[in-house]
Amino acid sequence: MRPKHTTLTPQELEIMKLVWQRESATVRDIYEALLAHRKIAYTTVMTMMKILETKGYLKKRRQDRAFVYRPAHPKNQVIGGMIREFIDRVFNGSAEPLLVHLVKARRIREKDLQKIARMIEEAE
Amino acid sequence: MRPKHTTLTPQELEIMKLVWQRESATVRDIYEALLAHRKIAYTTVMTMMKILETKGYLKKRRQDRAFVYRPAHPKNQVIGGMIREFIDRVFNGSAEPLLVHLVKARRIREKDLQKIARMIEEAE
DNA sequence: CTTGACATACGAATTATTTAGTACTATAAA
DNA sequence: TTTATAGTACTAAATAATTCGTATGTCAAG
Repeated sequence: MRPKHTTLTPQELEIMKLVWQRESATVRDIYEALLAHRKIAYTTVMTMMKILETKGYLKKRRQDRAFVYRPAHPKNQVIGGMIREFIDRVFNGSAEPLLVHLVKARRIREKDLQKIARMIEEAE
Repeated sequence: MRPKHTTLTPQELEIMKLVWQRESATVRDIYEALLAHRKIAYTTVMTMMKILETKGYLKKRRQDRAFVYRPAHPKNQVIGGMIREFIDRVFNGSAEPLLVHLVKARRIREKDLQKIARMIEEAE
């Protein structure tokens, strides 16, 4: 069976976004980036990154004294999993209602929709 | 300021879906519906529905001995809030990347995209 | 009237998530 | 060599989410 597909919690995601941006990062890098937005302790970040490692989202390598972390999976893949989980949970697995919602609520304009439709056409 | 926009937790959502389906429901109604899928205690359902009431998602009225619950807000509105929260959290607020993802991952086919594009055109 | 069925109220245990403190180690500067 | 610094390991507290037990009340059947 599949590894139970744990999806990223909000704080985990926040950190993963920063690591993906950087391609690789130390605890200190992420700590400083987070600190720019809110009060947080260094060890908190360390704990989270350790959790992300045990969950299989990050890989670490020691470099000098500190660990350097890298994403274990590409962003697209992980985000894709989160979208799938959301659609399962909220729409019982079908994506159309989500799309309809996006458009009706003007979160996406008709123009963009067609732009993407064209994009797909051309890609095929 | 706005009421802090608490979004529905997974279990809360599961219950709300059932209430929306029914338009109104007792704890027993929901308990039985949930029980069909998994083991759960009557009082667990009661607690959850009480929470949903204090959070403002359900309204209750006593009818005979039991409470009858009704949705306090239409499904579309609440689901809309969840979508917004998801897009904020995962895509920093912009919906386009989500759409692109849906299409690239074939969660939505080009045909449906255009169907919806037409739908919008006609509606305007 | 007593009892069983069914409801709510209240309290609390369990698990998941988030946060951070303290102890210890190694390097580099003084 | 002593000491300050920057790192990890380990532990645990705080909060949020989920679950359910026990006490209690009310109604209806016997």
